[in-house]
Amino acid sequence: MTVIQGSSIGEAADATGLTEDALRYYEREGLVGPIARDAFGHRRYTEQDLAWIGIVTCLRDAGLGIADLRRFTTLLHADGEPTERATFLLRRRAELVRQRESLDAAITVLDGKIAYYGADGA
Amino acid sequence: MTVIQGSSIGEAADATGLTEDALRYYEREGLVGPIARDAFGHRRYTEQDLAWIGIVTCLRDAGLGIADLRRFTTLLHADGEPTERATFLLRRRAELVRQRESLDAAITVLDGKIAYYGADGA
DNA sequence: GCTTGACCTGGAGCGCGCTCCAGGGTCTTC
DNA sequence: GAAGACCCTGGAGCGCGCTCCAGGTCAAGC
Repeated sequence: MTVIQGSSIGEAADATGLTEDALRYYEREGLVGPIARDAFGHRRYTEQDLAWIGIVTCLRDAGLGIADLRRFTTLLHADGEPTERATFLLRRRAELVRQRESLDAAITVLDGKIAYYGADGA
Repeated sequence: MTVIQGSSIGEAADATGLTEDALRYYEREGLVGPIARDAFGHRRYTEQDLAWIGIVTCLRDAGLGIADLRRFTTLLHADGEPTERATFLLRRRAELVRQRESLDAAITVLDGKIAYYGADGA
């Protein structure tokens, strides 16, 4: 008996909240490692794949671009000088912190307007 | 004597950090009120215009889209039911807060990786 | 054996937010 | 009066991040 392992792309889409197209796109762009294929050439996602996709999705949601994530992926997958990796990680982190400051500023602006106009619409 | 008031588009660009093209685009899109013109049809930005552009820029940096900002602008400029305005403001605020949570999650992920690989690259 | 359904590939298309460009005008400086 | 700086308009172009589509393979169910 041949046990089929891992998830199909449809299942992976359900599990991650991404579309199948986005999953294929991420693979083409090198954001997720090459996904294993079954006898028919269909993708089979392992638990590890799904976990990694979760990380990628989290960083995407925070605004990191595709190029950054490709870099992130290749740097964390074995190659890449450790120093380069560390600088990269710290730089992105700093950017995210800056972004959070923008966000806080914007929230403050909205709060000002809300206070001015009255949150109850009065 | 005719005193020329306000800033030219070039000065406004310098002051706001936007490009002249972006300023014209924002006006076309209704994100900044119609800007006054001098005798030659050249734009003259008042201090109020610049202040408003500052607010718009702040919200743009936080990720609000052009359509949202147009809505924001028209809602805050006289018309617009107060209730509608309040809901709009509160809804956007909630979105920004959610966005900050994404950001925090992403920072945590990066921190995990940084801790794992060692921030010093060792 | 024919439909249905899940998947494949390669490539075109799209919405957003600008950015760039052609073609033209006015004012100042040499 | 020629050159250069600054501005105008309308419209095309662009990079990003998908999304959609055509055309095809394979497997299971009726």
